[in-house]
Amino acid sequence: MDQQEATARLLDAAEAEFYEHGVRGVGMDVIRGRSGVSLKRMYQCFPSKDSLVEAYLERRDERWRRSLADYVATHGDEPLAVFDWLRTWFAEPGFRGCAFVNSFGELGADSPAVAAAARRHKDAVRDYLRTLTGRLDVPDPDRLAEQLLTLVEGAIALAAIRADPGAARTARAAAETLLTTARPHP
Amino acid sequence: MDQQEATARLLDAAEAEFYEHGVRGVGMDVIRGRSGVSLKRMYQCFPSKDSLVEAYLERRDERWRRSLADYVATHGDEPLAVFDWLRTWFAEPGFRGCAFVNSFGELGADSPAVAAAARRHKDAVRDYLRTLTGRLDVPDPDRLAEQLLTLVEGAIALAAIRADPGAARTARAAAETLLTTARPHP
DNA sequence: TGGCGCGGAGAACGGTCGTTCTCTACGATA
DNA sequence: TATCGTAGAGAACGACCGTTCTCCGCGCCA
Repeated sequence: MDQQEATARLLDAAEAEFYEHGVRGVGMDVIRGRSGVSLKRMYQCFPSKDSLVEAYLERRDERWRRSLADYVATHGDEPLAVFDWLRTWFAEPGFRGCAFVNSFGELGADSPAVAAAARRHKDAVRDYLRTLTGRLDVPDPDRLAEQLLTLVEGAIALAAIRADPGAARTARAAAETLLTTARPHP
Repeated sequence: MDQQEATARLLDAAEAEFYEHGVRGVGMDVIRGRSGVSLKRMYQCFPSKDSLVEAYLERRDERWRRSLADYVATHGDEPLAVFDWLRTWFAEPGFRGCAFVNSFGELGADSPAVAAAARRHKDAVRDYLRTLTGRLDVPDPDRLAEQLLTLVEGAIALAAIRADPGAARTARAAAETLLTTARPHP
């Protein structure tokens, strides 16, 4: 196993464990065991738990947004598809809400790096939604993107706590209202 | 100091510390120090950290919802006042998002009690919003309450991560659209 | 073949956690 | 006043944490 594969296995293990049990709820030993990477190698790839956490969040951000964008691109490339993708995500086994919201709640006050990662992620999602609303015939796509982002965040939190993917449907219906209302009335 | 005051001081300390640093980020010793209650007495009031966490969440739920309801009752008793209250909350120093979302993210997978507390809280908020939408002339107050709840949750998460109370304004504007659209058009 | 460097297994270290135990001082009662 | 129950201060305990160190065995070059 070379350095590159070790890094990948560590990140896979870290993502699974941190997302399920929270960062402070998982010891480095668990990640070592799940990844099959030796302790020495693990600390060669990531010199501290903090650095592993940051790498976990960064990779998760990229993958999450790519998954969303890929789905939306193949489903009409319009804002409502975002909420259809959300529903499929909510229905996945092990869904536990937004990794960034969870990490921020757990560590945000004590870890500026985690707080910054969460903020970057949300800004990136907002920017993505902005590209979608920008293609619409609406007078204020920025404002609409922010409103859609609010619905997305709310749906994620509620779906997690209630273990109910139906939150996506509620948010989608609200988004539909916002979208039709945003279009200039003739 | 009698048992009752000790309990209150412990809950005050627990709420401040757990909310700021997360449950796992705060040791019992910190709560003992902040509350000024002796270790023995602390374990008389709460036989374990878990029981203290549950009591913390329960008291926070009651106070949070009472604070919201009181504000709304004195500001027209209509749904949009909810978002005005949110803005004042977001602007408070030390605001760190929803205590229940944070606790759920940190412990939900490992603590059924915390998961249940979070669910009860969200359901209670939904029920409260339902009383507000029930007084409106709308065909589906349940649906509207769920949509407003989604906006509330989204606003809380975004305001926390971005440290920006303006999330309340965005959510309020979206709520306004949903409210006017929900009214039957003549 | 013989030395050598590298990687893996896991012991070890210092620290912290939740919880319990010990010891001491005090205040009420007979 | 002598005794007893109680409460406080904090030591102690066992477990676990993140991280480092030790040791051993295996593959490579002379």
